[in-house]
Amino acid sequence: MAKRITMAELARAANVDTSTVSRALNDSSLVKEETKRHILSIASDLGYVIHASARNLRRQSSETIGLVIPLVPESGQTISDPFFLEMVGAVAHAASQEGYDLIVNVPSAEQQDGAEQRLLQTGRADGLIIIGQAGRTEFLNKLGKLTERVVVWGGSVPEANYTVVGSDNVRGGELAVEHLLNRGRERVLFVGDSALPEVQLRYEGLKKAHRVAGLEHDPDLILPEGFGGKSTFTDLQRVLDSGLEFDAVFAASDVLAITAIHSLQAYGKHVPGDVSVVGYDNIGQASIMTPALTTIDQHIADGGRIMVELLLRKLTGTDVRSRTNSTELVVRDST
Amino acid sequence: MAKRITMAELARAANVDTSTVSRALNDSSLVKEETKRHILSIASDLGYVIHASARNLRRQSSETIGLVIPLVPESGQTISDPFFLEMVGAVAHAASQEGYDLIVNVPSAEQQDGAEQRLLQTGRADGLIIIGQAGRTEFLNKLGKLTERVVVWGGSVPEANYTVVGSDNVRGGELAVEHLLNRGRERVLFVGDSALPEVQLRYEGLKKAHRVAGLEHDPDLILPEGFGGKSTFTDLQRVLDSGLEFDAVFAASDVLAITAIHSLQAYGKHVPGDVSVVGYDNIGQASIMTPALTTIDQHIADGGRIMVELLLRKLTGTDVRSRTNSTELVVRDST
DNA sequence: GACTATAGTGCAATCGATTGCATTTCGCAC
DNA sequence: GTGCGAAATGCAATCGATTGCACTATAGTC
Repeated sequence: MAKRITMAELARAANVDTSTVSRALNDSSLVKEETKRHILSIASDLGYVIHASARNLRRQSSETIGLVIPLVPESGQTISDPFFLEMVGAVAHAASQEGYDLIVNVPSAEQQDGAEQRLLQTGRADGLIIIGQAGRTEFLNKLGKLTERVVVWGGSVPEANYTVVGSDNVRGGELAVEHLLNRGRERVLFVGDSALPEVQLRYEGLKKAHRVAGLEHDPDLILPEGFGGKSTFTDLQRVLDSGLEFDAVFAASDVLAITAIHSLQAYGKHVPGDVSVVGYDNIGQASIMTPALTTIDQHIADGGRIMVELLLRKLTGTDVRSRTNSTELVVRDST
Repeated sequence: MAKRITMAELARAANVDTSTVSRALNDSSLVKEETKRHILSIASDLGYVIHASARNLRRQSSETIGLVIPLVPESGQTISDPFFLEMVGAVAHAASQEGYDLIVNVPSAEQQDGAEQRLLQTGRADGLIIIGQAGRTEFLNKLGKLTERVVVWGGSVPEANYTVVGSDNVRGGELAVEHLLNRGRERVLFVGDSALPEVQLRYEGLKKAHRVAGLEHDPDLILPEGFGGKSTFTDLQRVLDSGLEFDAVFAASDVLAITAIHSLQAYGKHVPGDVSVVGYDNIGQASIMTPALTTIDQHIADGGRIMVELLLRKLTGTDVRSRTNSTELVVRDST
């Protein structure tokens, strides 16, 4: 890159002091308009670009948001899960709209709890967005006590003392299952790992929908699967082999739902003829598959934008409350 | 976050000079082992974390890789295209393995060419990985002339003077179409926008496969679609309405292929009975849909890792050549 | 014309860590 | 006990930008 021009050189070229240059570049009212124009024009001639580290050091800020995606390998999650990736995309987009850079961190298991602190304390990021609270509620609470500069995506746990953004998981689950029951389905197989708070809440929704309909959910109808592990396919085959009866599937994520459909079809079951399937997330692929997937839209793009907005507001010191986004049932061909 | 401890405070607590602390933290051989241990223990007691900007300023480096994803909105690309997202995931993973941070930038159209320079010149990133060269070959050449610290993902254009990593697009296209022809298919509809270099090369592969088989590809059998825009569905319906005959589809991306299958099925065509479909990318969803998608695997995860490796090698001044990854035909149920 | 606000600029300290060079400490030989 | 080289440590300059304060023009007032 050509060679970096320093502010001192620019100042010399413009025949002023660096302090004036600095003020001019920051559009301070202390500098005469004419001087400003002069400096700006020379700056662009010389291709001057400010040195981020220097400014950040002095300003004690970084204009950067840290995005942390702590995976839970045991649950079969990988960074390539479309849900996470769409979330990354959404946050990246929103951050760049706001003029912030985004630093993405996918801590490995052993780093886990250290990664967040590192990003903040090293001054690399002004604030943090953490995707998912899987099994770390306690840590997140501790973190929440230490700093205000964090927003977490996930299910709203009552004891959380940090800012959470997430979809209304209970309502989402209820919508999904209500829909299934309305279609005359009676035995709904729940696919998902209740160890994850979000999933737990979605299951609550399932039970609620049953209660409202005057039914009770058979606890045998639970297949505890992570977030789309490859084992899901075979596990479901096993369930089918076992002869367990069910006429609907409510999966805690679209990836799980897609895998389930695949598995059902491979077994000769027709979707939605024999079994209706509802997913959760509304990832991009849900609409372009066959059968198109009925699912709960949790508005990922909005979620990303909202997290960025809330975080920036927190950074200015504003008090901010957790937020639950509404969910929406999207009916397609799988039910 | 508690409060940031500065190195000077740590030095005072340990009863040494900051220079000794600095050397101790960097494990310099100049410091006595005992002193090192002493300092490290106090550092961890106090929760000392180095201030990144300060170090970067002094060291003139940032231990950060910039990932730029310039979208081409006209082609219907969005950040949520699974291919990009999987690439982000792969690069994020590889970078963090190497101890580098990753700063993700999705420049909007008007920023475009400026974004790269900004990341490098501001010192935010030590090097850049750019995904896709769509329509910017000229700019990339200019950039390549200015700096060595860039690696681009895309098709290898002969006139490129920058380091490119990508799959062997011609060979990939050839493999895909050879497979179709081997299965007795004769009229292959190509879906993809040849304005993009990668797509152009994949089409070359298609023609090559025809040539080898002693055939010629009917130029009417081209449906120029971007990277999975929603219009693809309806455009394909229109083609079907028009009565144009074809018994196979080779799509330039999996998303296009998935959409095509969806569209065909909606039209009452059976895949692969009436029409065989081959995609390109082998994104995660390809294997868990019905019918599972036959596609060209371009090993996204490897690609990401290789780009990071090459970039880091370039940063150390090593000379590095462009790299073409092998592609592989993955046969599934759609053919 | 002297005098005081006020608008513009410059000076110099500062942010926190690194590093070349100077200095101290220590072990060992004589 | 003195001397000497090597091993440890400290001193102070430095990276590039920002900012409180001091200073100098300039305008306006009497």
